[in-house]
Amino acid sequence: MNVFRDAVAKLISDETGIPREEAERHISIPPSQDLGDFAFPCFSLSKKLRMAPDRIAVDLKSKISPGRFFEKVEAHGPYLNFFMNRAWMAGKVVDAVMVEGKDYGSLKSKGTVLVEHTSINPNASPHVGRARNSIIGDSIVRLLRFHGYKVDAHFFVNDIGKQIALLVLGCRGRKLAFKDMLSEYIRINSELEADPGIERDVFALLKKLEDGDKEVRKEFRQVVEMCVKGQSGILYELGIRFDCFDYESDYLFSRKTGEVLGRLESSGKVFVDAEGRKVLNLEGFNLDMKSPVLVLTRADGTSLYGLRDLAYTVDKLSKGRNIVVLGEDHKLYFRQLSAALSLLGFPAPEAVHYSFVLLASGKMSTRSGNVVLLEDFMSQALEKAEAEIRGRKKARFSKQLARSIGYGALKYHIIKVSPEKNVTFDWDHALSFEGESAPYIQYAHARIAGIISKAGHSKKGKVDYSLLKTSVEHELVKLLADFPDVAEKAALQLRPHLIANYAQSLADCFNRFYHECPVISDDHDLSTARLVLVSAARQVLETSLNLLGIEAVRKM
RNA sequence: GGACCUGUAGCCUAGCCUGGAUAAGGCGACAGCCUUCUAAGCUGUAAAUCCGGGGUUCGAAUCCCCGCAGGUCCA
Repeated sequence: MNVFRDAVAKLISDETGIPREEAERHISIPPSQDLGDFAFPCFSLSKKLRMAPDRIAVDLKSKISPGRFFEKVEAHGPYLNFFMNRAWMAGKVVDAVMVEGKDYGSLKSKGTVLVEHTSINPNASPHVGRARNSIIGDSIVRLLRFHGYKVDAHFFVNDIGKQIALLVLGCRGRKLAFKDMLSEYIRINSELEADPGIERDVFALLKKLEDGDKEVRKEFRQVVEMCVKGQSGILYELGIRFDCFDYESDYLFSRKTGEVLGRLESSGKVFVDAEGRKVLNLEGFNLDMKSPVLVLTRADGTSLYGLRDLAYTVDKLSKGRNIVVLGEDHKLYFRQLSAALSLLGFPAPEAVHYSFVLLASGKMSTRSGNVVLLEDFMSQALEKAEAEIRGRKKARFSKQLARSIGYGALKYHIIKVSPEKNVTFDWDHALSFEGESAPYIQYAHARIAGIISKAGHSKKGKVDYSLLKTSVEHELVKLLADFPDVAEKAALQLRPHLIANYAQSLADCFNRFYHECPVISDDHDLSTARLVLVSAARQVLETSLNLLGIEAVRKM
C-alpha cells in the first residue's frame, strides 16, 4: 500500500462517492511525469453521471483544492491528473528509508516458512538449467527472511532412485572423484542403452538397498555423499546455502513411507495394477491424464519417488507453511502429489514453477552431455570480472570483488526473466556486464558509495527537501517510494524477478540523476539534500541486490 | 489426441494478474558526450501487423473464444 496513491484514492472517493478500493484500482501513472504523478481516468464515471469524461475531469478539478500533499490538479482530456507536493513527498520517503535502513520495505511479518529448492539428483555437476531452480529458490528464501519470516532452506536428496543406483553400479570397484561423475554418469547411461539387461542389476541393487543390506547401503552413501558435497560446494561458492539436507532413504528406513502407504490404503483408494504395482487412484481430481493415478511402489515392493516424496512432504507440512521450487516438467506430478496430500488431509505446498534453459543446439540434458555446466559458467564469469577489474583505475583487484561481480552477473542473468519463460543460453548475453545486468546496478551503487565517502559523513542539520527541484530527482523519490510495494508483491507472488526489474530501473534513474545533478558542490544546502537522497537510493539498491543474492560493492 | 506455459523492433526481455494517454528497457546499428562526484556510464536517431482471426468494452499487448508456432507433461 502506497501511502501517496492511497491519499489520492481517498480524495477521489470523497469527491465522487465511489468506494475507495475502486478509486484506488483505477488510479494510474501518467505516461510522462510532466502530466502529473497520478491520474484518475474518468471514463468509468461517465455512465453513472451521464456526462462526458472530459467534463467530469474538469468538474472534479474545480471541486478539489490543493492540499498539503499535492500541489495542483489538472484536467487533461478525460484524465484528472495529480501533481504531488515534491518536497513533502521527498521528505516522507527519504526519511523513511534513512530511519528504517535495511528494513525499509520489510513487512516485518512473523512466522516460519520452509522452502525446498534445488533438490537435484546427486549424480554430477549441475548445469545452468538446474541453477535456475537454486537461484530462484535462494532469492525467495532471502525475500521471505527480509520480510521477517524465519525461513529454513531444504534440499531433498534423492539417494535411492534408479539413476543413483545406476551410478553406484558404474562406480563399483573404482576410485572416482566428484569431477569424474559427469562422464561416468554419461558412460553408464549409454551402456544401459546398449545393454538393457543392466536394468535388472539396477533393480536388484535397489531391492537389496531397501531390504537393508548394510554393504549396499554403505556403497550408496559413499557415492551420494561425494555428489552432495560436490554439488553443494558449487552452490556454496555462489552464496547459496541450505539449512537442511533431507535424505529420501531416511524416510524409507524410518518406515515413514510405510506409514503413509498404510494411511492411503485405509482410504480404500490404493489398488494393485496389472503390473503388480501399488497405485493410488486419483479419479475425481481433474488431473488431465489418461489414467489418473500415482504409482507408489514397484512390483517387487520397492518404493517409488512419489511415495517417498509424499512421506517427506507430509513431514515438511507438519512444520508449517511450505514452498517448493520445481521445474515445469513437474507441474502435473505436483498436482498428483497435491491430490494425494488432500487424501491424507494436508494442504498442498505453494509451488513455484520455472521453465527450462535451452541451448541453441537443443535441450540441455546431463545424460546426453549436452550441457553448460554451472561451474563453467562461474569460472567464465570470474575470468571476465577479473579482466574488467584489472582494466580499471578505481578498483583494486581482489578475488572477492571478482566473485561479487562475476557471480552477480550470472545470477542476475538468470533471475531477471520471469520464471515461466524459456531462456536460450548464450555466452555473449550471459556474460554481459552492461545494460540490464548486475554490474550495471552494482556500478550505480558503487558510484553512490564513492560520492558518500568523498563527501564525508556530515549529514548535519535539517534537510531542505524543497531544493530537490529537478524532474529526475522527483523520479528518484517516487521510485524509492515504490520499493515497499515491489518487495511486498514479489514476496506475495513469489516472483523475485520483480526485484531484479525494479533494481534495474532504480539504477537507471540514479545514473541519469548522476549525469544531471552534481551532489558535491559549494551550495551546502543543496548538497546536503542530494546527499541524503542518494544515501537513500544506495540503501534501497543494496537491499534489492541482497534480495537477489548479489553483493552491493562499494568500489569497482 | 488431451492439459499447462510461452509468442512484444534484427536479437533478448518488461508490461498481461488488477484493461486507460504517443507500447517501456537492454543488446546490436548509427551520431554525439570524459581537465568537473567512477564512461561497467549518459544523450540522441533509426527500428514493433504486441503470433493470426473473431468477440466483450467508450477503450484490448492486457479479458473471452478459435487457430498457428515453440516448450513441458500425460510410465
